[in-house]
Amino acid sequence: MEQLFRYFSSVNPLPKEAEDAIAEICATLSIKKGADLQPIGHTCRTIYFISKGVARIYYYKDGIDITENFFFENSIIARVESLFTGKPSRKAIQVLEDAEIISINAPALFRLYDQFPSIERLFRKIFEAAYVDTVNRIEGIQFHTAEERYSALLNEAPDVLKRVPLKYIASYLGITQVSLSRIRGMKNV
Amino acid sequence: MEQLFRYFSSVNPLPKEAEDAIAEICATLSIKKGADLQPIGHTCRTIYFISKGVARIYYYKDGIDITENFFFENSIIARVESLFTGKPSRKAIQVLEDAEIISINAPALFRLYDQFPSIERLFRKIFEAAYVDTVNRIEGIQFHTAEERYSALLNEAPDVLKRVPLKYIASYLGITQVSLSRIRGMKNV
DNA sequence: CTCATTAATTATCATATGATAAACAATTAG
DNA sequence: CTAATTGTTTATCATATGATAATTAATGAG
Repeated sequence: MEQLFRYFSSVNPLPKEAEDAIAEICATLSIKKGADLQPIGHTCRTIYFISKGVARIYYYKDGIDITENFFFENSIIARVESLFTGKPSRKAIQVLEDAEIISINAPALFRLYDQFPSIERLFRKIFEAAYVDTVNRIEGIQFHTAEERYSALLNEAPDVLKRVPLKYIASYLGITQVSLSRIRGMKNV
Repeated sequence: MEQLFRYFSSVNPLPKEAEDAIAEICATLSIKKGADLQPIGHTCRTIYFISKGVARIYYYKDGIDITENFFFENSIIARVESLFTGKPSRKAIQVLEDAEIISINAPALFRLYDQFPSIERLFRKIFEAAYVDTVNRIEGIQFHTAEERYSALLNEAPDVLKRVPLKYIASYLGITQVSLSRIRGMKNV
């Protein structure tokens, strides 16, 4: 829990009362490798913080498992396309290593926005940063070859390669697992 | 200017004083077709609202003009990857038809956030919605063929096809202009 | 209105990636 | 520890899209 508030402080410091109010709407969870945090099809009403472990957001496209994104320690995960629209999510969050997660009740959090502008500001900044990452990612996807995207991931997020099975990385990069394997093979010649 | 506040009301209603405060940091601009709103390389300190016209965000990748996104009447444009990070933007905003634009001084706006939580909330919601659009777009880019992306655009945003030159649409779809032309040709057989 | 410029199309060829199948490696359950 | 399952690699073939060049169409300046 201190870890969560350390992270929050780094984004936007909160007065003590705001932290206490948040603490009341949080719960800590221990999740086993491979488990889903929430099923596909329900509206997202929880924001998660990863204290320990790795997770991914994924969904099915034509029956095929697609990874939208990976998340590591000290980051916030939410299926924003559901959280911010109130529509059911077609996506799920899966834990890829045994993990310690803090869940934050989103409707309760949004009510706290009225009471504590500093909390609203905190989450505004968190999601603005996530938005920027997403905008930058489109550029990466759209105008690089699969090999360039793999190399970029290797440079910018070697952790992903170390901690995540390749089959999940392939769809994240927008290619098939077989293509990813071929690309890796070429680099080792 | 009423148009701007009508738009704001639809997202998050503001008290009169908040509207007045915003009005003071806005300016209206008439921009000629083809002109850039701001040069590449400067940090983005302005948020724009389109009262009339069409605009696009674009940048150069290896010397080639790439369109990141299109914007029509009653929408907010900003180069968020610069606005939210304070880094110089590699992107520019260009007007594609003679346009009426309202510019909002962003640093001044951010100062108003302290004074008017309703303004902070308004822009939080605006950018949350834009974030959701961007997340959804990644899905579209990553797992559809060029032809599917073209068809989707044709269905979901026929205005783009009517009002924007194809050469800009091609890079938005992540393909060359020649490929786009080929795809269009196939559909007409 | 005419000419020059820019945009769009069409054609040809090269190539990266997908689809499928099979082999090999690693992990997990019992 | 073993067997079964899951993950990864390799190989072959098909195809969508890129690159380039040439042609046609549309736009805009004078």
